[in-house]
Amino acid sequence: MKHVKISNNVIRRLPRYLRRLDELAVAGVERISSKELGEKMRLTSSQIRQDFSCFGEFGQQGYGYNVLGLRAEIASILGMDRNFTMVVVGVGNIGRALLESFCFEQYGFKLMGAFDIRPDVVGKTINGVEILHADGLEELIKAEQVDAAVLCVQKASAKRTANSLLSYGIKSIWNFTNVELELDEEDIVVEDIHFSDSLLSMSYYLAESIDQESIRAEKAKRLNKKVAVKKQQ
Amino acid sequence: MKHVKISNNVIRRLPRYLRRLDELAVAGVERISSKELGEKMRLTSSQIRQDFSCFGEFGQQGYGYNVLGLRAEIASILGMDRNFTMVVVGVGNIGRALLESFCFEQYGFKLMGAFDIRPDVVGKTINGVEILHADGLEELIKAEQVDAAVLCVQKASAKRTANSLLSYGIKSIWNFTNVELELDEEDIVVEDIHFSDSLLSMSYYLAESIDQESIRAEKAKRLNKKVAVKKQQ
DNA sequence: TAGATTGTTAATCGATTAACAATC
DNA sequence: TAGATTGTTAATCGATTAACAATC
Repeated sequence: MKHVKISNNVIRRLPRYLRRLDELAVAGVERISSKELGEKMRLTSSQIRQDFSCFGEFGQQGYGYNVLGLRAEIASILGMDRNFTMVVVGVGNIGRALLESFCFEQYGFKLMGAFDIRPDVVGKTINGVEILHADGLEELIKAEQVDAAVLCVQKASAKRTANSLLSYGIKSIWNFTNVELELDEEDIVVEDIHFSDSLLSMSYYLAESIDQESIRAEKAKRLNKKVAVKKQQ
Repeated sequence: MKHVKISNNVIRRLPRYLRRLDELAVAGVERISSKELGEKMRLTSSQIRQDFSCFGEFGQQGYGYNVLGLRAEIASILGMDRNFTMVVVGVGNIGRALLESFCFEQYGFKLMGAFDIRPDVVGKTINGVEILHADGLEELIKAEQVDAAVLCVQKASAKRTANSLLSYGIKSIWNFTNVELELDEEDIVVEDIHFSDSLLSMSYYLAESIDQESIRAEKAKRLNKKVAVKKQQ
């Protein structure tokens, strides 16, 4: 597969396609055209065909795409069949929530362990996973060549912990700490989940939506007045 | 303020600017140029000046930007001073984690209540917030004109709950359910936090990074062989 | 075969970067 | 004043959309 550099925008759409195709599969749909899929996802059919064509030819003229086949291709592109391994580092509120309800396996990640340093947490078991002391992180990561870490420690120790993880050989960090990690290493993959950034973007659009609504209301009011005046005449 | 339509890319960068300016303020930095800020954030100075100029003239030639002043402008653009109100709907693992550790007030959102329907959850108090029965949602939202809801219910009830919230007058949904809501209403603001999408994007880049690493290793190996052969000659 | 729909090339649109006059 | 740095216009780059020949 000759990979010209794929744009980030395309990559970010792939998981959405996957989700949609899963829904279609559950609903028993066997094939779908780029036109139909585009209507469902509010994308143009052109964009969908362009996106897929970055990776190969998954469709068939006059027919469209086979739902299960396409789903499998995308899953493979995303690396879901690579048996990546992962550890959870920091079992506070968010770490615990992920352990309790996030299905790592479903996305191709095998959970190898969860770690913390607080005595009231270490030793407990959550959803079948025993919380170990972080002293054991280095050994596990090196022994099992763990690929990725979910970073859920407190802000204050985020950068330090991240750098330790790198030095143990972790290749990728899923970062829930709301800290910009700024790591020295070049080829480390960091994926941030910044709750606050998401909320603030929403806040902007909410403010805009309210402003536009009141502009509309204002216009309608003035229009009504005019109508009223006309009626009086 | 004459708002030409601001692109989504710009909006998504604003919270990052805010975070960075907060860090600078804490570090006691008073002024910063677009050049310096750009280096810190890995953006071009051009882009930074373009971004800000969408909203007004916040800098001063020959000087740069005042950190606190710029911070305040961005906070205001994001609507952080609008006293938005919010409810948490669904207090499972993720809802609880947010109640326990997410600082809504810091981002300008006032938490008006948390709701669930499960008898083992309703009546409990988390971080000073009493969990109420969802039967009370309609009354509270209408009485207090609540602006936004954090949607943390289970997948199966996500769409139904979202539609109820809309019918009660909610204007915005922060969606943690990992379901594409597809609401009928036009002017509702939805902001998704899709953990799985984020993880799968990371998975793609991790796979790519591993592949590239092994290509590099392969090349180095072949090079070494050549060198060894030369040395033998 | 006729109709449908792909994969791909070309055209358009929008976002980023570069350049520079204005000015603090 | 001289140096620095903005805000903005123009140039470039990249992403999306449109069009269409290929083909199932």
